[in-house]
Amino acid sequence: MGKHDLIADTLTQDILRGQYRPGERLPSERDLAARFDANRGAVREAMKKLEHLGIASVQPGGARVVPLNEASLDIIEPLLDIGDVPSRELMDDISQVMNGLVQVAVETTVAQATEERLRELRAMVAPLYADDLDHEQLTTAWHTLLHAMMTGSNNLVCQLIARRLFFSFAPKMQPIIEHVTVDTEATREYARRLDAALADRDLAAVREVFAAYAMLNRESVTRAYASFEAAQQQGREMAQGTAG
Amino acid sequence: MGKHDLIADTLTQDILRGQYRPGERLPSERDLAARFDANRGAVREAMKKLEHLGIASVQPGGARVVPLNEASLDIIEPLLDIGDVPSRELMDDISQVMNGLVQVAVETTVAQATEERLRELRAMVAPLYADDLDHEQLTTAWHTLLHAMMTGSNNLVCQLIARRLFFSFAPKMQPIIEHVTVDTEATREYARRLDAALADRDLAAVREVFAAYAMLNRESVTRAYASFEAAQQQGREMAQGTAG
DNA sequence: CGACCAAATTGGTCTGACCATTGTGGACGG
DNA sequence: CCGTCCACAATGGTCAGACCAATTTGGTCG
Repeated sequence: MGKHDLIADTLTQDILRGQYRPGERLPSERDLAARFDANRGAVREAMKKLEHLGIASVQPGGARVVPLNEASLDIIEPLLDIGDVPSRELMDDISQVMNGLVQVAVETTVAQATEERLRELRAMVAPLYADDLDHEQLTTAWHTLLHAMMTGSNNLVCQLIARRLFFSFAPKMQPIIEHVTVDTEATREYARRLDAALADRDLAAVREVFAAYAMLNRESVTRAYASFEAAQQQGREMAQGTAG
Repeated sequence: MGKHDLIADTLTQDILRGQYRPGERLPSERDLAARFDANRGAVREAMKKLEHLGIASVQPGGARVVPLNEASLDIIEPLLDIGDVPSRELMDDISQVMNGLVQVAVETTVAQATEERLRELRAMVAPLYADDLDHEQLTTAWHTLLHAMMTGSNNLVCQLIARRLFFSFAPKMQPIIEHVTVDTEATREYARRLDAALADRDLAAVREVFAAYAMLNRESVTRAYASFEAAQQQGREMAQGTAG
C-alpha cells in the first residue's frame, strides 16, 4: 500500500470521526508531509483523494473540510469502516436505497421482458422454492436473481449505484452475516408468489414480493445485529473474568 | 483550468466514446505527456482521475480500460457531456432512479414525521395549488418540497446520490428545459391530492402522488426533447438555406 | 476604525532522477 | 520446431527540490 493511501485513509477517518469541523482548514501539505514523514507529492495525492471523496475542498490558500452531505457516494465505504462493525443506521440506509433501486429495476425489467426472457427469469426463481437448499444457496440464488433484474433493466445509473453499494458493504458485513438466521419457509413462500406474479406479468405483485423480501431481510439483519452484539458483550465479560 | 484537467477530460471522452475497448491498454504516461506537451506529473494526475471515475485501472506495466458497468457514479457527469445535449436514454435512467429515491425518502419521512413536521410539509405543499404561480415558481416549489422530503428522511445514502445526480444533470438540461411546457393544472391537482394524503398520513397515497408527478415530468421532458430536436432540425435547415 | 499594501504562507506546476514491478523478445534446451 | 527460461526494456511508483501564482495575513497609513 502506497504512502498516499495511508495518509488519505488517516485524514479521511479523522474527518469522518469529526476531528475537523466543516469549513475548518486542514494542515498545510508541507505540515502533513512532515507529520507523516512523506514526500509532499504523496500528501498531494492523498488530498486529491479527499477531494474526489467530496470531504475536502483544496484551493490555493488552504484545504477546507466539506460538509458530509456534499460528499461523493464513494464516502460510504470509509464510512462503513468506522467502528468494529458497520453502523446499524448506515446499513439500514443502504438497504432501503438498494430496495428502492431494485423496485426501479424490476419495473422496467418486467415491463420490457420478452416472453422468453420472462421464462428465463422464472427459471431463476424456481430453485428458490426448492426444498433442498441451505441458507447460503438461498442467498446466492436471490443475489443472482437480483443481479438479473438489475442488468435486465438496462438502467446504467441503477446498476452503477447498486454495484457500488453492494461491493462496498457486502464485504464489511461478514461478522454480521455469521449471525444471520434466514426464515427459509417465508423465503420459499415469497419465491412461489414471485413465480406466479412473473407468470401473470403482474407488475404490482412482483414489486410487492421484492418489498416483502427486503422487509424480511431487514428483520433478519436486525436479529443478526442483536445476536452479534450479545456475543460481543459475552466476549467482553469473559475477557474481564480472565483478566480479574 | 489545469493541464491535467484537459488531459483527463480528453481521455475520458475518448474512452466513453468507445475509442478504447475495455481491457485495452492506454498509451504510457510518458507517451501521453509527449502527446499533450505536458509534464508526466500532469498526466499522472489525469490517470488518477480516470481511476477514481472507475473507467481505467492503472498498474505497473500499463493502464487498462475498465468496462463501463464497473465505473463510479461520478461517470454520469462526463457521460452527459457526450453530444450536443444529454442522451435521452441516460436522462430517463436518471429520472427513474431519482423517482425511486424520492419514494424511499418519502416513505421514511412521512412515517417518522411528527405532527408539527407534517404541518410544515403541508405548508410547503400549499403554494403548489395556488393560482398565481408561473411555471418556474411551480418547479422551484416542487424542488424545495422534494429537498425537504430528502433531508427529512435522514437517509444519508439517499441524499448523497440524489444530490450528486441532481447537480450533475440539472445544469446540462438547460437547453432542454427551455422547451419544457408544464401542465400546471395537473400539477395543482397532484398538489391537492398530496396535501390530503399528508393530512391523512396516507403513505400509499403520498407515494402514488409522487409517482404520478414523476410520470408527468417524464412526459413533459419527452415533449421538450421532441420540441428541441425539431427546433434544432429547423436551425440546420435555415443554415443550409443561408449557405446554399 | 477602515482601507490598503507587502510579506509570508499555501497550493499548483515543473524538472529530473531512481526504484520496483511488469511486459517482451531472444537465447537456450528439449 | 516448440516450449521454457532469463535478461533487458518499458512502465508505473516514489521522491527531491525548485519556482510560480493565488490567497491569507498582518501591519501600516490615512
